Amino acid sequence: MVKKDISDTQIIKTAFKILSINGTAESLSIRKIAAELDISVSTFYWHFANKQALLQAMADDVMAEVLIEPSTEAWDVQIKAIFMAIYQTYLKYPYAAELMILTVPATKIRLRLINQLIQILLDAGFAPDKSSLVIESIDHFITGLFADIANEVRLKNCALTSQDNYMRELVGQMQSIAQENHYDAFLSTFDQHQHVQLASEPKFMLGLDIFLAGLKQQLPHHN
Amino acid sequence: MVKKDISDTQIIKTAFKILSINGTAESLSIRKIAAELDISVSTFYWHFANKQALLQAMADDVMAEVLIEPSTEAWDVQIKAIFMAIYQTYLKYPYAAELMILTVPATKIRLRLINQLIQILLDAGFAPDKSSLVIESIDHFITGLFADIANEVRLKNCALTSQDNYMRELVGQMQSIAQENHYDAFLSTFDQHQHVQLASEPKFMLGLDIFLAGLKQQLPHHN
DNA sequence: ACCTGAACACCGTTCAAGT
DNA sequence: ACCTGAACACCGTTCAAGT
Repeated sequence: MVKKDISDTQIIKTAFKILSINGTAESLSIRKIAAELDISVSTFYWHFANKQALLQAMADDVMAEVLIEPSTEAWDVQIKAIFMAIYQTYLKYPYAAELMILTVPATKIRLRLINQLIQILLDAGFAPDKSSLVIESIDHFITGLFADIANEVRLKNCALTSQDNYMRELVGQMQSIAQENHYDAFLSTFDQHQHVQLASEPKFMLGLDIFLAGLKQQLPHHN
Repeated sequence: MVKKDISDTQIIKTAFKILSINGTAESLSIRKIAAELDISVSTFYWHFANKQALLQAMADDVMAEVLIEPSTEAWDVQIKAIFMAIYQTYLKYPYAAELMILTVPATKIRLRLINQLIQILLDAGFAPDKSSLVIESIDHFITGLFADIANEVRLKNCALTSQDNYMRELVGQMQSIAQENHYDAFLSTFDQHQHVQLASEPKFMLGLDIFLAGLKQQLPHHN
């Protein structure tokens, strides 16, 4: 009927709001956004081509927050700093990793970041193909890590729906199966795995450090 | 009405069939399985508690195919061999990685595998907490890699629906944005990235080797 | 023990129609 | 240029009822 002056930004903002409430990206729906903004579902489609387009815009917004200062440090220090900045942003927005998995880096902001990372490795003397493979590898690692964390957070937080109760039972099952079969190596790490959940920073740092150490070692042989 | 003698195994088999046709896990629905088997949707729920339970069973079936022989080799050779076996299985079933992301390793088969990996690191002299973190890291890496590959395969294969056309456009956008902004480092790796797609084995091996090299280096300082 | 139909509460997307 | 209602073609899950 009347113009409601809904902007793209408003839709994105509402989407983030919904996402931050129940954590996981699958809980975000166009219909919920429409209800929250008190607009018709079809109005959404005037502002965005489809749901994917919205996710792209959201992913871009998240990555825009990653701050990177130019640096003259060694290549591995630079790489580490950038991924730590990405890590910090992912920590702030628990759904960020999921958003990256669901989207494609087809925006200026995200491509600049990738370009920057590859450039650092090129400057360090790595071959082009190797450089991009390495960046992809770290990206896979960090995305996988956060997908895992997001999953675990989902398991802990919501014991509400029957679905999530089922998932909680599964975690209980893990322990009892491990005990029955004497999977002692697994059990020795299980308890702590249950408690140090949110201290994921050492987890991330460790993996990143190991990878960079291995990479450093490879350099003299390949340029 | 009449008994149709539908077994759990039959449902799983049909689910795999549907999954292998259109690749991605989101295309799998209980309603499609029911239609294919010519049973009522509600019949499914007599055989499985819910969709998650089906996915758990499927994930377990996939991992059951990972063959691991006992070995007396060095720890890093053993670890590599196991992850290569996992890699081979994931290659065979393109939806396997997605299945692992969506499920929890709450079964005898999957827990045994994790236990085995941790045990190898414990025997090598790593501390329990570090051992499990390392295994998780590699797991994140491999899962992330395959999620990425699955995504790319999806982009290439299906140019059918409007959704996928939109995604294809995005890939085109990546290139033009990179060109406009002179993201040369990115561009230098883009072309080859487009062609050597399915040769992901070197990609995987490289990442794994780098990680293991870094890990090896850390050992003397930490036990 | 095994299967069904009908219903409930959701989705994303399209499109002719309104102002 | 911006918004709507109604429809289409999907989902997962439940439950009383059938054999």
